[in-house]
Amino acid sequence: MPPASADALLRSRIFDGLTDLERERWLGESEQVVLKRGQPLARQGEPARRFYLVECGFLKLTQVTADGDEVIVRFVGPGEPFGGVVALKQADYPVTALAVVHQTQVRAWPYERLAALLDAFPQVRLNIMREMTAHMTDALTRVRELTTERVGQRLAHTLLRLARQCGEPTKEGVLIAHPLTRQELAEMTGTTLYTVSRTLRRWETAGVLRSEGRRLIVRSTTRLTDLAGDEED
Amino acid sequence: MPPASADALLRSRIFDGLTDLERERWLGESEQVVLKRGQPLARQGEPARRFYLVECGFLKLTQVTADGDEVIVRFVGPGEPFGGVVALKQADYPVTALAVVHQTQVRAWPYERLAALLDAFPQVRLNIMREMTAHMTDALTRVRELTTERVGQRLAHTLLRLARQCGEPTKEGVLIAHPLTRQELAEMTGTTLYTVSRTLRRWETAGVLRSEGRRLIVRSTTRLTDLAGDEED
DNA sequence: GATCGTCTTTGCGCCAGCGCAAGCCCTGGC
DNA sequence: GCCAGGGCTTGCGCTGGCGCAAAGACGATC
Repeated sequence: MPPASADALLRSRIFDGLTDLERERWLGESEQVVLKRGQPLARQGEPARRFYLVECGFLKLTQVTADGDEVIVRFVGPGEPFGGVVALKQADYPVTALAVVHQTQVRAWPYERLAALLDAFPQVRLNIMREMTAHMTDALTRVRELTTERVGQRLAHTLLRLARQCGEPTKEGVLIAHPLTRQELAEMTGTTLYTVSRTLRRWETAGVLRSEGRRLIVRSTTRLTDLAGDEED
Repeated sequence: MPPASADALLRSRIFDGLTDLERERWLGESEQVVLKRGQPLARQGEPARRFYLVECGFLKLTQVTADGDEVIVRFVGPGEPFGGVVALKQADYPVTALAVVHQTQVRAWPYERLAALLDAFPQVRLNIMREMTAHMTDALTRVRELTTERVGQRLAHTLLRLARQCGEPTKEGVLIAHPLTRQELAEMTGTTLYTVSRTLRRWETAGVLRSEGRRLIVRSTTRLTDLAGDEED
């Protein structure tokens, strides 16, 4: 077991309130899954049979409409759960989960095994619920941003959220830990890839951030926060 | 106890899987609250101490930002719960709940009494969770609509949702059971009251719906569904 | 290291929807 | 029955952001 990645699992907030030994017990009952870039872990509408925890890499959760429009719900990184809906009842996955980096590793618990573990550790069920309500609040925040803010502010908020969720501090600033296309940022912000490109460029020349290929580095979180709040951009 | 309104409580989906006697037992342990139009039941950020079920009337749930922007989360009608977050853990209400019709009646269960009841009837906890995940899906649907649809389509979808959730069949069509201002529809749809006014007017002259004061009647659900799907309006 | 496909940038024209302003219509209070 | 205030409608001008098109940059693959 590679120690670095198992570490993220052991520290997962899903296991809050459990001893190290109890956490090991959970991991002992999990199955390991490795995904290639672009490979689906679960598809929207499928019956939810497994609960997952990301070990390393990233998943992209999307919702697709009947007529093909896609929306990015969020990204799931190391230590974060996917498929919490399984803990409730036999239901369907509400979103599709795709690996966005090569060699994404996840742990899986089949429904029956999870049910037994949750009965033994009821605290974990509460933790899963807590996570789900946090995502609920998140979704409402996005609705609010979409209805009250301009594109620039929304993009700034999106970047700040990404930096908070999966940012790695570097000398130059906060690096967003997974590759992101303009198209993906557009889907997360509710705009087009053209507008994202233009806006990022403006911010890059202003020195707020740096875009190098598909890597983004936020150089000044405070200035980005200003952009997220201000009426102007 | 007025039979008509208690009926909505007894039939509430929150009590799915319980016998009539068990439902009566729950109601027996509730407190009754009566609200005037505009009176708050709970405020965003307050510690969540009580779980509620609407008996008659309607609540409007809103989220307000630091700088005063308001978003309507949803309306809560007879038989529907509010404050499900209490069932999880001692947490804060994520939204503000206001009565939108005069003499709105709700039943309240204080935290301790609810906890005891949920331990006795674990099925109800699952039902509350089910309700919460449904709202989660709802929020994601709104995000998708806001990012991929034009104003006309979003407004049509909003009206269809309202009709489904709290519509009363009449000779002429489906009546939306609570008063709605143009401003409120605008907040739910992510547009301005002007655009709502213009769009509704166009649809009214086309015979799709009728707007009489603050009452809305959807005369043709199928034509409204077309408008929700089509690229044109 | 050449090729191909994917992603990005940017010029340009266009229009959906915004928001002010002004006047109208209800509705509820006295 | 009258008045006041909140909500509704609609004309009008303006602009933020869309989206096509074309050219460039990058990065995987053999």
